[in-house]
Amino acid sequence: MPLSEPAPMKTRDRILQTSLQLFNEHGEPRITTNHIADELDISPGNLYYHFRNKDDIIWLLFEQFERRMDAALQVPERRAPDMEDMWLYLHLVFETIWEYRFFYRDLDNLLSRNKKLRTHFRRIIERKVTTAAAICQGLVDAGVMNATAEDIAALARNIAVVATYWLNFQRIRTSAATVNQDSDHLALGVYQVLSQVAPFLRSDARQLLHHISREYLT
Amino acid sequence: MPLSEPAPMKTRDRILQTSLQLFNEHGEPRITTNHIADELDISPGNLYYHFRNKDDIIWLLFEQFERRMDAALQVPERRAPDMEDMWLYLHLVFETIWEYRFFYRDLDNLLSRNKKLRTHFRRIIERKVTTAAAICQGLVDAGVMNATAEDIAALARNIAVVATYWLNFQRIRTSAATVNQDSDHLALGVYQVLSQVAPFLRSDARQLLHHISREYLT
DNA sequence: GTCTATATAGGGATAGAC
DNA sequence: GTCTATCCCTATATAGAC
Repeated sequence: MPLSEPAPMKTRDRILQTSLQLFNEHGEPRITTNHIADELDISPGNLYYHFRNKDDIIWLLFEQFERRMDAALQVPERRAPDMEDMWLYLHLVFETIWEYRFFYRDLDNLLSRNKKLRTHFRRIIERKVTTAAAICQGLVDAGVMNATAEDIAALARNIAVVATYWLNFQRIRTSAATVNQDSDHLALGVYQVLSQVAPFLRSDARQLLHHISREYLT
Repeated sequence: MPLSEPAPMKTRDRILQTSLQLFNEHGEPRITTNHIADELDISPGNLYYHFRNKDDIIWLLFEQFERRMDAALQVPERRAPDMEDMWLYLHLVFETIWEYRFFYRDLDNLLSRNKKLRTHFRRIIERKVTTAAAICQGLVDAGVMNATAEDIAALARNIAVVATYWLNFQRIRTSAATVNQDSDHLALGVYQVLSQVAPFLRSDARQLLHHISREYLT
């Protein structure tokens, strides 16, 4: 294989890539297998040579997403994270959601017609909640945060809700055109999540967070 | 018309009622006009005598929902609400969402195929945000709450996100069977929203909120 | 107002040639 | 691996009789 040209992408991978792009842009329910084939200038028959059915494509995209999200939710273990760690960490989570945002747009539909998807997605949600709780507990142990166990439990659930649905929320509020300026929306989501944590922080940590927000927002 | 028997419901109203019930239970995309007609033991043709199309049914249900939600979002003007007011107020919002929950399950789908729906729903969301901000500002003015304008802005957005998506979130987490114990889920949603406000409250108001939560949860 | 019958359209998926 | 042709099914919606 000549090194001068990059190897052309295999059809199977092109189908996955294009499906993801179309799903994200228009929503999965409105993209048919024919649309995908059209966009790629291949025949529907060819598409079905590579994939059993539409759900098969969706499942493979989900596996990509799951690997990415599992990696993103990896907690840095060595030490209690500082505010900047938290910001970057959350931003990674939001980026992952953004890249596979079509799952979030039609969650109910997708999960109710595919049991395996449902089980796996639920695991991701639970992991969001427990990871958020673990980080908060770490901050408490490090003396940076002041919260009871009950506070942390409720806070972790709310963090997960906002992290999960922020992009949907913004999508409703802003016109479709505006939504496509990615980075702003992600940063604002990170800000929203961290502003839930802020009131529990010790004064100096809260100041630092305030400072970081100003830096990263616009 | 004899008073001894209640007037039988008009077919048109029965269609609306049954549609709402089926949409809520199974999700709007999976309920066809034929399903609705079947459930009512009428013919599809009859259904189309009463409604131009499926979107027409959905729009009329939305109008009901909008009236209910507009009423629920009415702020009690006379005085700064106490914690129990807040609890009951929020519970009313959650009850309204619960009764028309199918809209929330497939929001993206519904809003992107119907512009009028999109405009009106967006108005409701904006109203949620501004109402939440107004109430918080009222609490600050009354000396019950301690928060900057920036705090309130972020808090109001987060309140709206949790109020909007809490039921969806719980639906993913718990098995379908569990979800149908209405009241628990609503109360927990109210709790989640108010726990966002709690850390900004003066100590005595926070205690009161804590107390009320214990009373209403389970 | 209600029914039966049917038109229309589109999406998912397969068969078989190349 | 890829294409063409086609089948099947389901959903929306209408026509016309009663």
